Amino acid sequence: MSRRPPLSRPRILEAAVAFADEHGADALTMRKVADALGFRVMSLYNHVANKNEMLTGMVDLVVGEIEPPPTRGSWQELMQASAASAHHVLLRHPWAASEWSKRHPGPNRLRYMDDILRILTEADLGPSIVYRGYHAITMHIVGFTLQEAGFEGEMASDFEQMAQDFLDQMSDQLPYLAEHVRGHLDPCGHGDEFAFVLSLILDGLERAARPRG
Amino acid sequence: MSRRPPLSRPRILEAAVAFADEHGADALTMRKVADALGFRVMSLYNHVANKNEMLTGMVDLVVGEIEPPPTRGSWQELMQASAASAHHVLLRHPWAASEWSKRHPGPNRLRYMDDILRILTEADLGPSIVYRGYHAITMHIVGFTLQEAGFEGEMASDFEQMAQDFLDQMSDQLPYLAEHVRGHLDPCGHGDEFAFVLSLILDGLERAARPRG
DNA sequence: ACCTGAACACCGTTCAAGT
DNA sequence: ACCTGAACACCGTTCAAGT
Repeated sequence: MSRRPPLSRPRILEAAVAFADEHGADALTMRKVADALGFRVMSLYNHVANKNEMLTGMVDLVVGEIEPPPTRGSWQELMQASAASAHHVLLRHPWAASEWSKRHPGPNRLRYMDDILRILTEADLGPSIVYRGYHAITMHIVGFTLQEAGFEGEMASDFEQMAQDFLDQMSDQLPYLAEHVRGHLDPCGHGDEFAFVLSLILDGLERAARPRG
Repeated sequence: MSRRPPLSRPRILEAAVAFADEHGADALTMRKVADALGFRVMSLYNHVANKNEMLTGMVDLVVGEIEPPPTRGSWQELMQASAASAHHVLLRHPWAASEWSKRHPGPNRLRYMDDILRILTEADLGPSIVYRGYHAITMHIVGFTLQEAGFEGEMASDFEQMAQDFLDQMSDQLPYLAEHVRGHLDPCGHGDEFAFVLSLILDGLERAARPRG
């Protein structure tokens, strides 16, 4: 707990990410970040333009944690591996999926985008499938994690209680939803849903590019 | 422009949605909503618990605009129609996709969830595919629109300029990304990407449920 | 060059007072 | 029952002053 190593942009972003990880993005405040570092608010502005730019930097820092894709394997394997790493990173930083789509890409994200596009291009799927596939895949990675994070953030411990109340009151009016909620309460899981849905997309792209694959 | 019809919860939510549509969710303020209605801030609190609860109500109001699924057609057709309506609604309210995943479902959203699950259940895909398919589909609808909204919000008019600058500076370091950006600049579009990716998911679900379909 | 105190315009929300 | 003024604790950010 050594207080006051010197202030710097990386140290600020690091502390801000840690704070958001623990307390959520809504609670993130310039003053709180400064407190966590042992400085006063205004000191931050010597290294960061403003809160918005700080958040952009935070997202790019998080993107930097994603493992680069492996060098060997089928294009689906490369993509699954890269997506799994991105998924893990975004689950570690539950606020980041929501910010991802709101901000300009920084250097790490540009690098990441290029990696994904390289895999697709070298898979020889044709320019149109590469173009659309890229959007489908990034949408899945961010969108799916966003849904998971929102789900866990909101509910977590009291989900079971809420679900029970819902089942008691609404089962007859919304029977299909009731059945789905029972699925969520089922302790034996449904396997890796993230990878499952991604495989639907990847297989679909492969089939669209090479109908007689 | 008749000022001051009486205040009420629906009128507040309506005004708040209109304000967020025009100025974005970040600019939304209790004081601004009150101003737009011709009242003072504190009057709002007689009809809404607080800003958070107001936002939850706003999302549910928007979900209420989604058309119920048609009554006839293949399950894929029903799903495509329902998803297209949801997509249009979320594009009309670009802030809503981002809030969707952060808030508890209200009555309209519970109804909507039940509709989606009914389509899947009656398609006879089996409980496991229904469960996972539901998550895949809602993830697509919200996630894809979120990406579109973020894209248009951030850039819009100056996107072409930014893209040109990027191409001039970075083409050699990030060649695959550069090619993708050229695709975005291409005036002849790439068709309905939203429906294309959804069809990948729907076909994949069908195939997973009935391998010899 | 980096840190900071004081100040400004703005938040969401509470409470007590009006009608 | 519904509206509101004053007040509180908190924001992000500017500016001028310190070292």
